[in-house]
Amino acid sequence: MTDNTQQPEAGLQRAPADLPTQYAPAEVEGKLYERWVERGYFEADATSDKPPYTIVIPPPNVTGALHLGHAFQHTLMDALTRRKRMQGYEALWLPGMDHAGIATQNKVEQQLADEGRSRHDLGREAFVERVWQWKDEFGGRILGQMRRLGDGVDWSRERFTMDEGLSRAVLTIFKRLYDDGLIYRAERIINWCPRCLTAISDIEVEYQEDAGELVSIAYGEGEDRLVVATTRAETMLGDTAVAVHPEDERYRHLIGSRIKLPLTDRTIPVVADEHVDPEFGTGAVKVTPAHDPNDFAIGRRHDLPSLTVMDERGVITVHGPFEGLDRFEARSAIVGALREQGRIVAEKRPYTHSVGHCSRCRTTVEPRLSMQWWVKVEPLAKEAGDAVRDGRVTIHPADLSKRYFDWVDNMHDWCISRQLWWGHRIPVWYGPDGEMVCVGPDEEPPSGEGWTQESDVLDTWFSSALWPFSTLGWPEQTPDLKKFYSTDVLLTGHDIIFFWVARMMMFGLYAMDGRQPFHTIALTGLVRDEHGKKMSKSNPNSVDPLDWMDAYGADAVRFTLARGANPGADVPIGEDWVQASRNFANKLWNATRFALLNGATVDGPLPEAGALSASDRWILSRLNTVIAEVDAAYEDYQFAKASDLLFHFAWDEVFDWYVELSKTVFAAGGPAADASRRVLGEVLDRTLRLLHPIVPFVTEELWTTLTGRESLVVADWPVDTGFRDAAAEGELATVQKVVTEIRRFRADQGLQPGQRVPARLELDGTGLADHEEAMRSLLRLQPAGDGFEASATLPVAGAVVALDLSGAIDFAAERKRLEKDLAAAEKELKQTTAKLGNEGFLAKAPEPVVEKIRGRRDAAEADIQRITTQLDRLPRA
RNA sequence: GGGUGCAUAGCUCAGCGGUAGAGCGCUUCCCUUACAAGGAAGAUGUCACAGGUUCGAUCCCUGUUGCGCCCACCA
Repeated sequence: MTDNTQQPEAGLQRAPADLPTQYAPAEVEGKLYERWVERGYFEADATSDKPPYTIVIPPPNVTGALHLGHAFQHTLMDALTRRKRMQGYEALWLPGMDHAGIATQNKVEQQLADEGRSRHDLGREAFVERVWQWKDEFGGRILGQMRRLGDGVDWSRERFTMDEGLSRAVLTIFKRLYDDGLIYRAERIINWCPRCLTAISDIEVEYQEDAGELVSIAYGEGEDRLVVATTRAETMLGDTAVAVHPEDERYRHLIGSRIKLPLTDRTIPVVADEHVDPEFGTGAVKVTPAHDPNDFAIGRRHDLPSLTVMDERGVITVHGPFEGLDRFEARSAIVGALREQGRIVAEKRPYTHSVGHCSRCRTTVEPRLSMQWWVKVEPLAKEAGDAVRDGRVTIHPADLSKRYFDWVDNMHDWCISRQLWWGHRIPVWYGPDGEMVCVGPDEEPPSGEGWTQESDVLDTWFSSALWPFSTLGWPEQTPDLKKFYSTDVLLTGHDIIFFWVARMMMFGLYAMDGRQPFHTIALTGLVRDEHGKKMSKSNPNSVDPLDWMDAYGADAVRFTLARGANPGADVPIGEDWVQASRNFANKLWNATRFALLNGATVDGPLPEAGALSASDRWILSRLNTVIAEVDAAYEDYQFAKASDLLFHFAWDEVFDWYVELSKTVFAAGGPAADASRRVLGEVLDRTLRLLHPIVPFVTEELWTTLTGRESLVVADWPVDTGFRDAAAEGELATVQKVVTEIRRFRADQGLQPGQRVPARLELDGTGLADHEEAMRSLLRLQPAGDGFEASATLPVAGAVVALDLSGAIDFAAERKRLEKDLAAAEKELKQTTAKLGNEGFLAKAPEPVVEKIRGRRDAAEADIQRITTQLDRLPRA
């Protein structure tokens, strides 16, 4: 539905007097959102003839609450879809949530722990059941908060990564990848979280500089003695070699020999490996293939055994004095024991180095040799890179594409198995004789004795990677999939390019036969506090957007976020800024109130240009310019620019000038007033439409009241009619200049703003005659009566304003100010004249620039003339 | 270690080869019949530093300094 078919509804329009002088968001937001949903405005129609416009929401964790980062991205996605809907697209913004494997399992395990139980007490099936219960009871709090924010999502299409359809998509693609040889099982060093008790992928590891201790330990005896350095002494129990660089003269004689490993009864070989940097430390490296990825690689090259010395909780399992100690306890115990033996050759020294932590629980990650499932990414990543390289997918802002390429071009295989219970269980069955069968979605698992299913589940991001098409019904060829895939924009933070964006690209291109999951990747920055500090859940500076929405309204939060949304850049936000946005909403409110009180009209055609005053033509000309500029900003994802343009157009031009000028016109009445009423209605109507995608609530409330129509959500987006009137724009600029100049004079003279002053305006030849009444009103100038005696005469922009100030003013101050202005004007004249005398400039500068400089020179000349006249007329003190 | 970005008004940030901008904050005056969540007027910047290119540089190039971010298997 568009507003062409929208008729004023009886009873919807309120009497203007009903509008209070302040906007109360709480009273309208909830009501309006309910109405939008009830009327189905956000429900997309797969059978419509309109062109589709699709955005799938980055699914928030089912455990999550709305934080400012969500609020930010949701505001932008909402603005995009709302605008496209108004432009006549079949706009779909598809919502949903992610099952968030580790996070959710942790929540429920915590719950069980409070009851003194563990998941093992329940068993797998009951535990998973319990997680579903948890989801029903506590999950999805964020969905309500999204309504609060005004997210225009299609709730009828809400999805969950663990729901039936999406699970089927997961099984389908797993099977296909498996059959194509792109999923395999292998034993490797992985990142293990000893608290979550699962493998995690490389990007789920967050590195931070930790203070550690680098100890140097003497291995071997006598001639064979050799010193290695380590920060993880406990891993020496699993050493199966010492490696040195093959060219290193210091150790050449030892290569191939075996040396005694302290604290054990084992001897280990000395091997030569190019990987060792002879410059670093002692040039000799202990090799623990089971507990370090580098060492694992060295072990491979030299056929070394791997000795696992810890269990999954990081507890030492090697028989002997250290057995049963936690890895950190074992570290100090072992260093102590070595010291007693005199094997610590360099005392411990502080050493900060980069240590990996589990992104979910901050526990120090333990590299661990283990059997896991992997996606072979090479062919998939190649496609994902090419799709951007060949322009099928565009990244905004473009400079972030380098980061994308760096990743996809150097991607390691993806570890997709997790030792959890909550998630998509890997559909592979093991037979009694070591057989391995991958079971597709429509297949029965093998029956018979001894067949068991793989117990691991898939990484949460595996199902997230399918989101742009699994949510539309894939693998079925549904009408939704046909209509809405590929999606148009993926808008998300640049921090999950690797986690999510690249993987959606890989799986989307693979599953949809080369059709990209989205045309555009719009990357946003992160929300920060008012001083640019990162906001995160763990930081005390973190703000709950709900609090701000309660205090200032959802629109205020949205507008603030949109105004901060420079492409790819981080967004600082502080409460002051939300207040400023709230003030803007209130300003809109009162401007509309003014329009209603003065009978602004929105129906019927605009009067012909000939029937319009200069200010009418000026504001319409500006309106159309702004429409074009806002469109351009949107097309380039420049939300800050679009918001800022509208903010300043509405406030600085429409409200501060057009509305003020119109007061005089309305007071005079007649056809001119009727025309202005229509223009004011038009400008307000269009401005509210333009603002609606960003601040949907207040604009809806005002627009429906102003127009009596059903809803702005389904109204038409304004189109630039092409109307421009440079002459009117120039004329109004002059009016503003004169008014501002005289106001300045008044202020300088200490006149009260409301004080009426007798004045005579000489406007002959200025073209401003039509504006005399308006200027008098804006300047509080009374007509010059009998006995008028001009004590100040100010020529401004060709006009002359003579004021009778009864001699009660400080002309010395005015003289001083004018002399300052004169000096500035003379300097300007000198500069511009010099420039215009410069042959190089005249020869090389483009004509418009030269023209501009000439204009400046002429203006300076005129200013000098004016100021001189003004000075001459100024009475001597 | 490798990339990459930033340094502009008190704060947070736009701008980007041709007279320095916004919001907030600040100063003064004003409850002027839409709005004090408001109005009017005003102050505030060697656009980090040093060179270079150009008729002209906050903007382009080089270097320096200081921050930030991303990636990386430095024992």
